[in-house]
Amino acid sequence: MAVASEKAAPTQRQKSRTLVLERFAPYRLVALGHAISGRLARAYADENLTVPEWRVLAVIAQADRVAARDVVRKTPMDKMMVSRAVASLEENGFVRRETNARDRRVNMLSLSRDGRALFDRVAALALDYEENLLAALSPAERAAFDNALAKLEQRACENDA
Amino acid sequence: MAVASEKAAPTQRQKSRTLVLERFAPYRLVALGHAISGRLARAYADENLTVPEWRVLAVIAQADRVAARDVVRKTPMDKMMVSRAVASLEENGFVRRETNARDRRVNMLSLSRDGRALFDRVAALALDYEENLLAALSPAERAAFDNALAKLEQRACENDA
DNA sequence: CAAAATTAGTAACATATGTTACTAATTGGC
DNA sequence: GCCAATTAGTAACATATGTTACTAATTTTG
Repeated sequence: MAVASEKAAPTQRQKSRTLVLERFAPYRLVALGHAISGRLARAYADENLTVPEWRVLAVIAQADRVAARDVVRKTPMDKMMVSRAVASLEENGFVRRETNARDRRVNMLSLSRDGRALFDRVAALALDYEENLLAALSPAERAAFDNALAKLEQRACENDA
Repeated sequence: MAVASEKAAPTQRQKSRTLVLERFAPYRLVALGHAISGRLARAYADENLTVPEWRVLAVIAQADRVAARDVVRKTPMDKMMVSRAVASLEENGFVRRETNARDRRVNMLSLSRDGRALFDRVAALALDYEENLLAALSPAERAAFDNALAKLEQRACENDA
């Protein structure tokens, strides 16, 4: 098996079958996500928005009118989380909820005027942050990153089965 | 400012200054991280390991002997989280903890024989998973991804200030 | 078309994570 | 050397998230 000495290859070659956190892709992704998420959260902390609330707001904003269960499908949140976020958003007057006439189990969601304004405000901050972050990459790097991300997203879904 | 009409460019050109979750990099990163993390968690759920415990285990494994506070520095966990994870790992006989003689505030951590065995088992699964995930990328894509990740990590740290 | 199975949503509980405030140990200023 | 400031770690509390089990509405199936 030629395991030999730990530092066999001079330039730290070898597809090291040794787990080192800083080189372990899943860990790096999660850690980066965590850092970014925390930073972004500050952007909407001033608005008293939690992460799930912000996500729900964003999904409604881009769909205009959407069933709560579809928010669940489109995001990495379970239905309880969505339920809570919607309840809070409604309570604060940002979201309107009406039961669908065809199927009275489902809640149809839409933004109030305030909700739309809130979304616009936070979205502006979020886009600024994204821009600032991605400024670390050249256009080519950015494209490559985007491409890789897309493939990994797909892969991650696939073996969800 | 030439904001013009929302759909000015025909082919959906424009660095669309509209926030759409699926195209919003921070969101994509977090969502992907979440999916991956969940999947990996299954790998060590059989071993009754939580995520923080697994991270602590991994850090100790690669350092051999390390102060608890350094685990905090090297991971996206706060000291309370580390404290709890260590307590649990110790209780289960995977980690040994001794107070440093020089500075009796700090806890020095190391793996027991069982802890090392546990790490080896889980690390093997984790590496398998990583391999499977990254198989979605060609070597070139993988390198590009790695590069982008590194730059983003740095960027995310920087504007932490 | 009635009983069984499924679905959307929520309440009530269990667990996990974040926050604040404390103790003990050490370091730095003077 | 001694007192203020800092640091490592934890306990106790607050909040957030996950889980289970329920209700009501709908769909399926025989």
